[in-house]
Amino acid sequence: MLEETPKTLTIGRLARQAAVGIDTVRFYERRGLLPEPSRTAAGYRLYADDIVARLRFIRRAKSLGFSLDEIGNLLDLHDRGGQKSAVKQLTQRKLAQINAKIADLSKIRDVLRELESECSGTGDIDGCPIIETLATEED
Amino acid sequence: MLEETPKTLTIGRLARQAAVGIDTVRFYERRGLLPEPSRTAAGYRLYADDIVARLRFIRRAKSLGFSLDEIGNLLDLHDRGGQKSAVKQLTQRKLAQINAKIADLSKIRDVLRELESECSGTGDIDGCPIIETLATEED
DNA sequence: CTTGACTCTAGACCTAGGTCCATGGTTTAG
DNA sequence: CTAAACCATGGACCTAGGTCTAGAGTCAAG
Repeated sequence: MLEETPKTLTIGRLARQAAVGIDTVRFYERRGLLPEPSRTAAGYRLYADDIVARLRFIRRAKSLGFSLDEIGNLLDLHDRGGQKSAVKQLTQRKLAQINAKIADLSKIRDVLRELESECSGTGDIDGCPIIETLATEED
Repeated sequence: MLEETPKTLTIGRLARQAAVGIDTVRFYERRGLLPEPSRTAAGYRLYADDIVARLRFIRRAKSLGFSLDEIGNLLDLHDRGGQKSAVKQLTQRKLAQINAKIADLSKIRDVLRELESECSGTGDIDGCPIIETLATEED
């Protein structure tokens, strides 16, 4: 039991397998999202295969709108055997943020739609309701 | 006719009236969103009252999601007597971008909702569906 | 043995939209 | 007259998430 995962990946191969840039791997390491890897005699980083999953996790969480700091929290919880409830909480907080963002954008969309529909689209710019409205409207 | 608008505003008063920072005014000037103002003998910037509306326009357009470059385009159209159709086009393009953004966020929201509902929120993190899904899922 | 691909480091650079700083001149209220 | 408040400039700094560079060492194929 407890056999060590073989470390066979150089940074370039790891980066290719996880579809990120080499610099990004080093950047994540500096940010504390990836553990400091072991090194060859010449100082080359050497990774175990399971780091690929960790990188993919980061990529996926990022695409869901988590910041690197938040991803760091999630990874810490994972590494240090946290509680599911903490993960769920982070997820819910992010969900709330995303809902708020959608609501904001929807309001903006409504305003733009109205401006657009008020603009004839012909003639020169004097009296263009889009320009006028934006220039005169209060806060 | 053709009386000059009196120039009575120093940069600080302009900034207060438009509710932006002094540095922001100078920054917009560098970015070409505000014309170079006349100066007093001592080199102080001196603005006509109508620049307040221009600054408010910038603020409002920004709050609707236009970038400073786009706002620059809008202002150029205004200043050089462009066509309404050009303004309308910019508005429509922005509307499309915002719709796309809302669609993206909605997809993200759906994924997060699903992850959230799959997580019992109790127990330790092993087998947490949020972590697991994010770690294993393909692109 | 040499060439090309790979890796190392520290630190500069990028976008966007500002914000802050140091240093020094100007104006205004009391 | 003097202190507070204002203004000028150029350039550094900030967030977020990387990306790129220079200069040097290493490794694998032919």
